[in-house]
Amino acid sequence: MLDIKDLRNNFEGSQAAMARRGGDYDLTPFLDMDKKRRGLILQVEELKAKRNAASKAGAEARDELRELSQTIKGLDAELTVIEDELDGFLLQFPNLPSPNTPDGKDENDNVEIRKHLEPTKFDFEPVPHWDLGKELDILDNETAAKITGSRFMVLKSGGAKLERALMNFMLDLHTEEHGYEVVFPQVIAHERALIGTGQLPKFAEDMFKLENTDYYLISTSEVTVTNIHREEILDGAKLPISYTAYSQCFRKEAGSAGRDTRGLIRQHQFSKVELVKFTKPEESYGELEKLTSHAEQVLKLLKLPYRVVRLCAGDLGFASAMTYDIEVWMPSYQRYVEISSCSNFEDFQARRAAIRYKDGVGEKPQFVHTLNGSGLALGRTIAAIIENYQNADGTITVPEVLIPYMRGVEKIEPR
RNA sequence: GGAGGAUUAGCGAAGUGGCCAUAACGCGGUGGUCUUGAAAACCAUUUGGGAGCAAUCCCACGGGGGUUCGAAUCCCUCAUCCUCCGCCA
Repeated sequence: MLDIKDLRNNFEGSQAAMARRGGDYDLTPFLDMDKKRRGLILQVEELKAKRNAASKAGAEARDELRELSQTIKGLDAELTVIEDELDGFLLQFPNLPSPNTPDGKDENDNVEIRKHLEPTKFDFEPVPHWDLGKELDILDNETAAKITGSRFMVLKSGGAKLERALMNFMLDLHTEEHGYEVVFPQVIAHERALIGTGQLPKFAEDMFKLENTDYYLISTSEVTVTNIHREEILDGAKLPISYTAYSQCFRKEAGSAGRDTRGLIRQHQFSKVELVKFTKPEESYGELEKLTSHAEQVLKLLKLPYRVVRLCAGDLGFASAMTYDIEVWMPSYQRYVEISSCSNFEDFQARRAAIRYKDGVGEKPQFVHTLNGSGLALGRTIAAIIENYQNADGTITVPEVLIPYMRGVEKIEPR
């Protein structure tokens, strides 16, 4: 959520920053709501002071107090209405892009920052992972469709083994080499948790809601992990706090009918290892660089070609101030495909979720900055391995670093 | 799902309609006195939000609502925890 004081003090600047996202975000109504709210507060507090003084003095003059109380009640109700209105209004607005986020309209204006390895070359015609996976009987979308519907996948045998291997490889790397604490979070979250991280109220149609409850299936473990510290005041000396988590993620993909319909690229259910950080404001951009490099390290060790792009303002996610996307080379698409998105939300989520820190007794609590990134999305990683590591004879070489996690299996072969 | 009990500061806990919320009392934390140093003892200090240039004022006793001139206290409702019963991996 945007900061009321910042908005008040730098309204023009906020409007201008908001405009960089494109879309029609008009903050103008804020000015009147804010003015009305402050006027009411002034009025109601003066009357309450009067009532408190009279009440302390004794129980005389009850008739006049009765009238005063009625007035206060009325004004309080009015104040509640305007505050709810203001909250509801501000919850609709995305974060302001950081000055580091470049101008631009859509993904075509994203800026390439760096590249690792060249796109994989083959001396035969490479096969898309959905065909090869079916051939090897490690990916089975038809059975998944029978059980549920489209955009689901049953991983079998070597495919299931890859999933388990990747999960442990990534979690071990992030905990042992990168200093993250591992957590295993719920995949069902209350709607207030989703408001905290910014999925709600705007994007309800992207998520699966559980009938007759206020619960949703999470679209990313960012939700449950970031909300670990909801409504807490953290000890400044303990920051930054870094968590990594493995979870299933659920997305309706309502707006992407017909896109990436085959294979593991776009599923209603997929798994992801997530990286989440809570930092002091002055450290957040340094920590974003680290977090991004931690996600990249997974691809480096898997020896998969990738590039890093900085998202332009028009392509930025709702809650983010700045984002790096990591894109892996996908031979079937003949282009780079997003496999991780690493963002600094600054204090946008922290304000919604009331996550603060304090340096010592008597210091004023401040909002932390929250960051997260995929480290990595497992489905797309499996797809990238199948495609980039495929051999002319229809087998898949297991990346060296995964062999111990595969209990010595070096090749995925027809069964 | 049923019955009963609970929720007050970092923790324990007192308070049953105004004299009780920067909230008694105890523990813990922090600073100090004393001491060669430490312990003990003693003294002080120790929640957050909002409005205002400021002085200062307002709000918060698990959340929300109600009764009342006035609510931690009475009523309704929701959440969470504990005990027992039922069910269950």
